[in-house]
Amino acid sequence: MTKKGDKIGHILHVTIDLLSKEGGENLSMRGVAKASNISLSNLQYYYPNKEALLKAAIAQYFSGCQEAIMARMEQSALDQASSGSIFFEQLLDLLLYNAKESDQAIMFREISALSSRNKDLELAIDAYYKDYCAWLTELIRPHAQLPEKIVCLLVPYLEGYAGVGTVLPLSKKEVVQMLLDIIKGTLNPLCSE
Amino acid sequence: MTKKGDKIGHILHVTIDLLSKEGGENLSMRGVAKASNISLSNLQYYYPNKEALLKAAIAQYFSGCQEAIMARMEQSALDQASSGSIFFEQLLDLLLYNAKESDQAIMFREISALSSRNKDLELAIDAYYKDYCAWLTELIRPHAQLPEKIVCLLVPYLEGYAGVGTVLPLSKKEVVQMLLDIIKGTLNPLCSE
DNA sequence: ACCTGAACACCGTTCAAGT
DNA sequence: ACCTGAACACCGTTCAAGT
Repeated sequence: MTKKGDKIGHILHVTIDLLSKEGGENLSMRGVAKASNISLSNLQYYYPNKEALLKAAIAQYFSGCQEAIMARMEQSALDQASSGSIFFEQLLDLLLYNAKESDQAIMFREISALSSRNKDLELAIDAYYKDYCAWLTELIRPHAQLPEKIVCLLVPYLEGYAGVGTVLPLSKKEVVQMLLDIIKGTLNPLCSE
Repeated sequence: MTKKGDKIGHILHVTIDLLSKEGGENLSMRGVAKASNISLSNLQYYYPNKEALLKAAIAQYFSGCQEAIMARMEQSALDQASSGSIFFEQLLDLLLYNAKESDQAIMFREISALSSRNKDLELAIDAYYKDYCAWLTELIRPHAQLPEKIVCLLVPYLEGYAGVGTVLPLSKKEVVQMLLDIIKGTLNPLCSE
């Protein structure tokens, strides 16, 4: 019953693995087919071209990321922390760690580069990011008065930090503290703005 | 005398052009050679492989970016604006505009994806970013008390904004205002921290 | 030092053909 | 519906050879 799903799942798993190991540039249909133990033509039956394969793999990857974050969130009992300070400290630690995790950082760079070449892929990725922003906004809402603003600060920042974080004049710890100060000081005023 | 330099300059110019038009994935040595009106083998004489060509093209591109920012800075008479508020307003406008300029955003995505595949390229790019951070720090120093912190905020943020800016729940104008508030409120306290 | 073309093993995609 | 191999035009790189 789920045999077809399993096969496709396996293909996508292999694709993501190769994508993070060798990059989109070096990923080949033949390589994916070989690593999946199927023929090139068979792979092309499921994904008629490289773009279709990449699109499906990226979709799979994004949903995997959301699940991973959810899981770690529950694990660290983030929801229960009612105090705003502790909540954001944990969240930043989690998101920044996530951003620097080698595989993930590489994947996002590959994905964003691929999307800049491909309108279709870009739209799909934009949709995933919008989902992510909405999800993060609701996660933050109970702990802050301006969750949209905080999301607008954090999402681009973390995205950029994954790329240039290592060259900044401040350490990661100092950066986290700075972000916390910003969230506390500017974006979460006790009185209305 | 400068004939060799001219030829190399032309090759790099053509490479950057093709890179931004077709992406690193679709850039070919043969394509660059053809567009440069030289033979493939001749191109390989100057750049023995694709990596060497890309590395040189990216170096050329980065220095071009610095020059462009400098030029626009002088043009907008940014240095003379002694008032901190006006200075940062102009700077953010300039940097955010720069970041969303289609060609540049695409180039940076290509570059960062290429660098994640190539340790050599990554080191070169890190060096350019460090330069950029140092340069921006000194530019900001006369107008703020914690220039390093502001750079640590702005550089990753602008980098990330180029990728995900369009999916955020706030408009670009609101984002600029938020950044200005942060700079004024948290990072540039009148009294010592 | 500068430039050339032929040849190598690879690639994505197409296609006609099998079950 | 699922799977196959041959063939197409392309690619990066190597190499022996010319000026």
